[in-house]
This record gives sequence, C-alpha cells and structure tokens, in this order.
Amino acid sequence: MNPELSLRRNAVDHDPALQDIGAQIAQARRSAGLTQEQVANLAGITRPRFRDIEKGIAAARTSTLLNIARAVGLEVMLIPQSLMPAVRALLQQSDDDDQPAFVAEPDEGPDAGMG
Amino acid sequence: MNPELSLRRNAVDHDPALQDIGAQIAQARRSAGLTQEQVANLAGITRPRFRDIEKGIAAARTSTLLNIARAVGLEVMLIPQSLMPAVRALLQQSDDDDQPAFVAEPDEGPDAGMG
DNA sequence: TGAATATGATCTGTAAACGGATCATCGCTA
DNA sequence: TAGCGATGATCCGTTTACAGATCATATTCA
Repeated sequence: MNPELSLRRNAVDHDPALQDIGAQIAQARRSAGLTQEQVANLAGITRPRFRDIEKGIAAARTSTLLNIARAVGLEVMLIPQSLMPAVRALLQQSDDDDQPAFVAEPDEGPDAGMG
Repeated sequence: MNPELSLRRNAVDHDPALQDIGAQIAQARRSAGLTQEQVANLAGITRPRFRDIEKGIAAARTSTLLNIARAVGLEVMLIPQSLMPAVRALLQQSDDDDQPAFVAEPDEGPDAGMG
C-alpha cells in the first residue's frame, strides 16, 4: 500500500543521471553519423535495448556501456571528483574549437540569415 | 568445439575492462579508507555483490556503477576518445603531485638515503 | 502517392545483476 | 590461545537487462 512511500524503484522512476548519460550517447551517435541500429549492432545488443538505454529508461550493464561508448567514439573513465572541474574545462575547450562561431548554411540565400 | 573460436561469453570469460574498472574502484576505496561493506551500503547494494564488481566478476548496472563511483570519490565520465591522452595526462599529473619525489622514511638515519 | 529508412513502443522468454543469508579464511590484537 | 573485523565465497529467490519479434509513426524521396 501507499506506493508513494515505497522505496521500490518503479519503471516510471527514471534516474536523471541515466538520462544524462543517454543524452551524451545520443549526441555522440549523431555526431558520428550512426543510426541506433548501427550502434546497437556494434555494441552487441538489439535496437530496442539500445533505445531504452539512450532514453535513460534502462540501466545498461557496465560491459554494455563500455561497448556502446566505444561504438560512438567515447570512452568510460573514472575521474576523481576533485579533478572534475579540470576535465570539464578540457571538454569545454575542445567543444569550442570544434565549431566556428557561426555555421555555414548549405542551401539558403545570402539574405536568409540573421534577419 | 574449439572454444577459442566461440563467440559466446562464458561466466569464466572475465572482461579485462571490467577488471580494470574494478581495480580502479578498489584503489579509490582504499585511498578513501573505506571497507567493502561501507561502500556497498553507500551504493545501496550488498557486500557480496560489491565484491563481485570490484573483482571484475560481475558487470554492475550503470546506475550501480554511478553510486559506487561516487561512494569512493570518483565520477563516471564519457570522454571523447580523441581527448583521452589529455585527460590521462591530467590524471597522471595530479598523481605525481600526490606524492613528493621521494618519500620521507620514518625510521632511518640521516645518512641512509642516496648512498 | 507509395517505398524506404529511422525511430518509438510493446510483447514473451532467458540470462544475469540484484538481495539476503550463511560459512570460511586471513590478519590483527588482547 | 581466543576474539574480532575485513574479505572470499556459495547458496536461493527476485528483479531486470537482455534477445527476438512485431507493429506504429514520422520523414524523406522517387
């Protein structure tokens, strides 16, 4: 009774940390130009399962997470909490050089932008 | 037959990447001065289960891995493979700072060193 | 229009990560 | 020697990440 008081994790109770990891995987997958099915095959799981993981619905096993990360060009690393700011700065910095300040649009007239 | 040719993952076939993660967790746990039981409680699992994970025998769920990492002062991060050398350099550097170039020995005379 | 592709979603079974209990072994200290 | 804490290890039952199949919903393109 009183399911609100239960400590049990329901299927609806999605961990935000899992969703965050799923979002990072999804972004890396799109950056790599891969479909869900391709990554699922590379990681040795099925597409429905990979979808659940990308959505943060399911908590993949560590071995599966390693395979997925590598398939999309990422690596799972355990970082001391004290070094997280430095690592974040490193990631942020490389993100900044990745993209120029404004992106060249392939198919719009010269007066289409920034109206 | 020819078990070497089989693609199947047996229970005996322990993934070295899992063992590596387990070793990192064990080292961080000892650095934090925590017992297996303490970390297991902090992570919300039982001690036998945590032992399996630390040994690399079992592949913890991602949610469990996150809880364990935080319990021992670590964080799970997804790093682009291209940035791994930089991150490794960062970890190596802070490891070097942790320990002075030579360790003061508690019980040796002044003429004992660098003979 | 329709075909092809990518993604969302649900179903039935199975394998493995979980809880909980139990016992053994090792190292340390009184 | 006995006692205690930490770790190694195995048992059974439950939960859930998995496989595999199926159907629906865009979206794109001929």
